[in-house]
Amino acid sequence: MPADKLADLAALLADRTRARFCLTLLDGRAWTSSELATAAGVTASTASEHLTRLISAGFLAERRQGRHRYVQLAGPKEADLLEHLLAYLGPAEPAKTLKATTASAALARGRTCYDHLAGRLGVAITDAMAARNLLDDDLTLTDHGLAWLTDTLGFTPPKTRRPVAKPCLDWTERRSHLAGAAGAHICSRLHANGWVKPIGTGRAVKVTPKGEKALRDLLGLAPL
Amino acid sequence: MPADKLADLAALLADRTRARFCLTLLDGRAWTSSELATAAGVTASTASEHLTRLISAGFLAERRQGRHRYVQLAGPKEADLLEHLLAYLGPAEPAKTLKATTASAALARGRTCYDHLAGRLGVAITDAMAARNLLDDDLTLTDHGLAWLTDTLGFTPPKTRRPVAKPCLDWTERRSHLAGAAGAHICSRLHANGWVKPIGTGRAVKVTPKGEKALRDLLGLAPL
DNA sequence: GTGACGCTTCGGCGCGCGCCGAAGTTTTCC
DNA sequence: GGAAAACTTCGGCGCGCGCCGAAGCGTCAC
Repeated sequence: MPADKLADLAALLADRTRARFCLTLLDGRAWTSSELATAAGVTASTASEHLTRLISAGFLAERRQGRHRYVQLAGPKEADLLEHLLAYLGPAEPAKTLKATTASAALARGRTCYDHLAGRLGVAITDAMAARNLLDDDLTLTDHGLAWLTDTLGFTPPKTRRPVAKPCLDWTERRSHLAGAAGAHICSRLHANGWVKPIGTGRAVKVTPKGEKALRDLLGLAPL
Repeated sequence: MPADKLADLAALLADRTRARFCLTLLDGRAWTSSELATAAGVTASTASEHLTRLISAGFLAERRQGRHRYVQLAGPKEADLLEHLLAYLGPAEPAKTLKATTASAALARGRTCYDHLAGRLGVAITDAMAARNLLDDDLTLTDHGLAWLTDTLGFTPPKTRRPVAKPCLDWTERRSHLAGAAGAHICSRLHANGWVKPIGTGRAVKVTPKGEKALRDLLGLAPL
């Protein structure tokens, strides 16, 4: 019965603490059990039980290292699903404090989504690539685009089953942006080149002056 | 806190009975409370409580008519979300009985998804339209496509906020197909013209001989 | 070794959910 | 009017979940 599987899946996320864990992990990084516990405001024992449940359901992946239990989303599929659920909920309600306002504005401007770029920045890059015929109709990479990525950013397609390029829905922009191996590569290269930098400790990123120039040169992208 | 909203949303679907309700309603029709109760194998009182919960959360819409309480998905957004969750779960495990096998094969061949066509049929129509430049990159209707739809199928874009054309993810084909007002219109016209017919009582549909000819004439579509 | 640290396991508490049957309300049918 | 049908409300049952604190276990630092 598919309904039962659906209910089981939903039940995984139907708890405030587990939901917080998953949203926290949307930044694509691996967190330790205790970090997640403090972030969600529960004790270590509670967190441990939740993590075990999420992991044995295959939604999270763990990597034990010494006395630490590192945990992250099992893969892009899971990140995708979470983004879709957030997209259904719609843009977050207007923030009440000044601090929260600037924080959410920063998030909307640019952020990482699991392992690729999202927000206005992610959408702008995707649009610019599509305008230059680097991306196809359905956000697959064109031959031209593959060559471009290889030349400019040293991209080599992975041998794994992971799609090279695929759309991911943006919950602030309500638009598709580039995910998949290519999206992840772009994100990591832009970080490595110092073209984008994380703002604070969250998922928000900003484009550096150097990055603005590079993006203009490469893609004709105007500063956001 | 967005995590709390996420948890609340997930909790809506985190029950076998409510999940069955929602999947049943994916056919886009309105069902009465008691129909859903028998379909899910619970008593009327239980069904009533679940429906109240789903409705007050805004996930379902109700229309009271005499002594009946008709209920349906609140809108395309909800259908979309359900399809995404099903897509995450992946293709249903191989059926064990012959009857179930033919039933699921029929579903994969063609079915309604909320109010438009899905399965191989839905994807094939979408692809054929894209190949003829009736649809754009991101599955929006081209000017050419709008004219074509108006001429051949008597389509007029709605005045509502509903998108004329948008992609919907197919959980059997893992491909996008045409949803939105245009997708809904195509589905209803194909039914009205007798080009497709429901198989049994579920969401599966088949193309009639008349429909095969018409689809070949209109879109160059070979029989599936 | 000794202690601190990170995590897990266990027992226990309390709440809330899902279910039912019975009784009540509203509508329809005759 | 009376009876039947569709649905709702209520009381009650039982289970399971989420939480914690305490105890236990492996790992790291000194």
